[in-house]
Amino acid sequence: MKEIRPESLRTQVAHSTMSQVAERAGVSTMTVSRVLRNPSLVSAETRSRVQKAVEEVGYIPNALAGGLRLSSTSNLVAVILPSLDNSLYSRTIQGLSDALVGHGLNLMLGDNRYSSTVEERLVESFMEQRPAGFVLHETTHSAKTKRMLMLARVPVVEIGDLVARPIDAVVSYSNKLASQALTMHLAGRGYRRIGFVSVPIAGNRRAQQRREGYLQALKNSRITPSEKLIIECEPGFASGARGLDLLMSKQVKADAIFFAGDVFGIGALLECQRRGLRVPGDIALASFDDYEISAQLTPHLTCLDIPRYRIGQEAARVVLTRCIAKNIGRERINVGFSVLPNQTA
Amino acid sequence: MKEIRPESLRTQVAHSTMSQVAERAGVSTMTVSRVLRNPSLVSAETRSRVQKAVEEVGYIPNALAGGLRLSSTSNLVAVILPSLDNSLYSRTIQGLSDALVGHGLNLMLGDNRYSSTVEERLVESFMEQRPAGFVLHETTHSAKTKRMLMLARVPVVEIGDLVARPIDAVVSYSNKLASQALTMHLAGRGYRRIGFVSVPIAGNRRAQQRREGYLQALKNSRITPSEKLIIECEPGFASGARGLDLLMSKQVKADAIFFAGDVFGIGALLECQRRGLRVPGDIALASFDDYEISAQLTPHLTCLDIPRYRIGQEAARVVLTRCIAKNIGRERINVGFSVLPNQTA
DNA sequence: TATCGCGAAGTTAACGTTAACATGCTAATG
DNA sequence: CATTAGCATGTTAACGTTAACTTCGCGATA
Repeated sequence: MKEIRPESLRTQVAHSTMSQVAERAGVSTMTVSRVLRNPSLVSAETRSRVQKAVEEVGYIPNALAGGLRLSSTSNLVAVILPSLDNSLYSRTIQGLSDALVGHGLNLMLGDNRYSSTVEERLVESFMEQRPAGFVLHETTHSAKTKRMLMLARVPVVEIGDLVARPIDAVVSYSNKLASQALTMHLAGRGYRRIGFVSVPIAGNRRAQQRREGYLQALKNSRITPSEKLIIECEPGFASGARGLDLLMSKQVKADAIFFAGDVFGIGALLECQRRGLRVPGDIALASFDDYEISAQLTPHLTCLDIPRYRIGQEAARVVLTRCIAKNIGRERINVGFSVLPNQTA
Repeated sequence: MKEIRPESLRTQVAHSTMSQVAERAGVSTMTVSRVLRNPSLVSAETRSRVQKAVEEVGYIPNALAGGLRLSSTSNLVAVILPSLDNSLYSRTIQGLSDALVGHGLNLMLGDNRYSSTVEERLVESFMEQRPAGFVLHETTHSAKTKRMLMLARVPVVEIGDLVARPIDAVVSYSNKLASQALTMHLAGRGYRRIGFVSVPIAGNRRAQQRREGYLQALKNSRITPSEKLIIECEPGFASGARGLDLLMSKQVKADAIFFAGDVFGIGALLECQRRGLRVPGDIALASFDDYEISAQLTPHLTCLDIPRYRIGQEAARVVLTRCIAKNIGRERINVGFSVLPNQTA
């Protein structure tokens, strides 16, 4: 785990420099630079000679030198997710990447393992590269993280929840309202003993918001919440089965369950299949995210459709906007959500 | 889609420099540099004064300047995958990231959309950042891509297939042998009409290798291959169902199907559930990758277990090794695979 | 006492690039 | 024919950092 110092990292890198190109083309480095960045300033004849030389030596500009000289940012956008290994986040990364590549920006990626301490280290490490912007899935940050981000005057887009006071910009949906809407949907179908399964809410703002939305919906529907109907499970498929088991027990007897964590819903649905339970006959199921796979299952899960890809796209757009225009004050973009009812529930 | 030129990207970045820290601490920049990189060379008293100043102004080193001065690489490892939105690749990225962060290296990520032309552009774009290494999932590259990578003398790890002659290093498993092993497994169970479903093999080396392995296994088992049993489908769940449909038709009548594409197997299994087909009673199913969800399905799919996470870890290790030691000649690391038979098939 | 060694600092120059300014040339203008 | 405008190119210096060298002072050694 010893940190490798740059000097030991140095491989005998064999990149050619601009002056090598210049020499070969019989011009100054400035002319080479112009050919690459502002070709119209160079005569056609010289231009093609330089281009030939560039090809021949396989010259690739050094972004470290260029970025330094311009005392500008690198062409990197730093993205920090809770985990890299989750298809929800993958959709968002794809959206980001697709929207950024066309503008010459690349992705720098890391995961904070759901910890704001790790996030802090990562922001600092990323900041050394002077990225053009930050995209953070987490919405709670350490004081130092916030300070670093504000001091750097770099575009920051938060995407995990539609927070009221973002550091800079936020592109997301309201976890609370989404959760509330789905719960209302169940209540509207006549269910009264609606269970709620989420990941542990301690230190997890998104999970908290979702629980609040659930409770608000119960209140709106004049249903008294029951502690027994609200449980927390560790992430993973197995937890869906476990949640189902706990909430359908004799003492609790939920008639519907809202799974507010990653793959809980699928896990529960599959458990129903194994047990031969009818959905929604024996138990109604709803879940937070629209999984591609959910559409393949019978019966379909009632679920929330969150535009994960679009969140990435919009976040990229906001970063780009802020790179060009100087700061434009806080920006809050609500991408919304929709409830995808299954045919039967 | 207009490329944003660096000058327009420049936000009024407000990073403090080393000389600001130096001034505040009443020392030269060199002393600040020493405190940060080689603290033992500075007296305890001066050191703490400098550290205080660093804290106060929120100084974060400029990796562009540092990297330039050392004419070394950045602390980035470039990773190019076929697609960002695929949980298979996510596992590998997670493995890479976990193994790299402890060494101060970060991930730069992009997808080539399964195209070597896009890959070429991406390698060039990434190369401008002078990354410490490249990790490429693709194993076929354009001539220019290869040239750029060799010229740069940068560690390159290919991870998509255990190619015989890697550009530099390769960490993978043999798609052909894995495919062969799984087909042999089916043949060993007495199946004779084994269907094979993959993504289109044109221009896709991995798919080609898998088909070859399948054919080799048939040969070994003295089964005559049938054109009708070999089909290509576009990626996605739905293709699993479609493959199943085609191969179980009257004219073809497969008794087992090997799905060699991403999520085909799951799609097919779910289709069986919908149709009420018994697996493996009515049809035996096998698939290439072991998805977490696969373990939740009844019956389980017979599948290949590919150590995706470990591929990431090992690739990171190889990059690190090559950063420290000077080149060590080609390296081929076979992470292997295993066949996970389902209980019944 | 002169010299040496060593720790703790500072000074200089360079990494590769590019903005800003300077130069030299040609063609158009009065 | 002198002047000027404008194009094509070159020169200089700077971006922020750090390796290599230099300087300074102090205690140990001969």
